[in-house]
Amino acid sequence: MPESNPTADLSLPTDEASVTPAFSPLYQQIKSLILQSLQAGQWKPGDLIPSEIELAGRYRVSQGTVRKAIDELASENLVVRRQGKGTFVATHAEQQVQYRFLRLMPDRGSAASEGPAQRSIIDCKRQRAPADVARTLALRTGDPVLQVRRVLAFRGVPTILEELWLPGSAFKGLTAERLATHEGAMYALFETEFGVRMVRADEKLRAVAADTAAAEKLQVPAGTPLLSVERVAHTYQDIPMELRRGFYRTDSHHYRNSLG
Amino acid sequence: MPESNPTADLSLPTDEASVTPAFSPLYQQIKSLILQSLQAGQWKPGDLIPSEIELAGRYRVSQGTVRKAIDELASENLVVRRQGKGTFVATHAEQQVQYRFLRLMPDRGSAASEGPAQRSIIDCKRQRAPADVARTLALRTGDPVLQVRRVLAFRGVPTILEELWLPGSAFKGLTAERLATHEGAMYALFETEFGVRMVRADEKLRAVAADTAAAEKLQVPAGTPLLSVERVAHTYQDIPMELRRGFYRTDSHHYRNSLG
DNA sequence: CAGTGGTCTAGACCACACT
DNA sequence: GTGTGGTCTAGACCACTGC
Repeated sequence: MPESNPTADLSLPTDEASVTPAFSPLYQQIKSLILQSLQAGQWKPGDLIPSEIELAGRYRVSQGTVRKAIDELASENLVVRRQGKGTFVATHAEQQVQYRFLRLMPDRGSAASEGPAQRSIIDCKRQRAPADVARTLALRTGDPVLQVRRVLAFRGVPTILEELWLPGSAFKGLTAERLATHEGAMYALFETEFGVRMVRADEKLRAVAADTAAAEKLQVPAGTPLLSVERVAHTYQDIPMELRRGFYRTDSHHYRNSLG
Repeated sequence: MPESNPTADLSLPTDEASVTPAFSPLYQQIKSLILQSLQAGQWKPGDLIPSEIELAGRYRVSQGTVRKAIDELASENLVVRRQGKGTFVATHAEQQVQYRFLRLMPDRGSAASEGPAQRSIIDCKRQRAPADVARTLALRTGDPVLQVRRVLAFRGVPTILEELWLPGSAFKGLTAERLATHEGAMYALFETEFGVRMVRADEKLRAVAADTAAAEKLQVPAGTPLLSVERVAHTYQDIPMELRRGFYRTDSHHYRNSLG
């Protein structure tokens, strides 16, 4: 929009009494528009989105402005650029990002060399949300939620015991059967079957002692130190969609983190 | 270099037999040049670096190319942009990034509300590097290293016990005295006194049981689960300059991580 | 006011993928 | 070749800082 006011906000009119000017650069507005299309499911994970030139024409801005908007989306891992091909909606269903949110690595060798995890579902139940779960998932206590418990093993050694809580409304029809028959990562299933794409997650880590139940599932003595990982995963708009509480054995694995 | 070949590499001539074309875009070359000035200490932490226009003239490229180079440096936290003022070399000596690499948070309240940590040095000795330390610091076994051990307490509760290993050559004259008298974060001291700026760090986390020595220092029963954090911090060029092994109490704190 | 980084545009050419 | 993203340029104007 070269002729019109380039700082015009495409969103709601600014409240005069507001202390924040609510100004946002054009490329941020374009980014929001693209984000809305992603949220609305207009372009699904794995899809090719329109080219930069196409979007520039559609939004009546220059290609450079669209580029900057897409640059940010790419840096947030929401889209993936491929030179010569186009820009694609990011997905968990790709081999190289199979366990994008799992930071546990074998002490020796790579995650790849270890091969895929053996998954076994303990149970998958519909429940009413306890107060703490409801709070972190932005639900009300007693709302329907899905609880999944499972164990992941590497090279036959049970290593991760985890419990997932999902909002019942978004995951109707999710059963232990479907989880068991599905090949590949859970987040890929959420995408293809329920249209829920996890975009960002926050984790809280602690060291705890294994209680008897956990010790049995992980085949370690009770009291063994375990890494407790509480994860809240969010979809677009930072809406919390999963609470995951895990216990990791760290006798032959470690949690890897990189600080920039 | 608009008139010359814009893809010409400013670095060494390409080996004809090389399989990698060793092509790098102009802005990457500019980025390398700026990086070299940072490494050489030509611009020190906190310094204002030359303006984009100045650098563009110096390197004979457009401002946009310099901008893209600086954009990357800024996204890697090597440099900080301030509109209207200029671009500054990033530093650990700022209040808001006092503990940039410390991810331990109190369960309730914020790190700020808890106030500064109480630091107490256990000892600070010159040693010969054990094999494992030498390996991670890219030294030879037996090379001189500095070993520092200390405890950090929050609100009077000892919470972190850690042991640091530093290459002796880069930290001549570092004593328990200087550590004790220095206000503020250790990495700030490294910058101002030794010209060593930590840029990136990798951590490996595990849950372990407190041994008697650790238990005593942290005032917990032996066998208490502790979060073991092994950190390797790097300067420019990804040169490893510090090995830090910590044990964190996680009874009223947790390690926070964000997965994008 | 001048100088800085921040945004936006328009057009050129390059590298890559597919047909 | 055509179309895509990737790089580079040149110039305009905006927003912020400090004189």
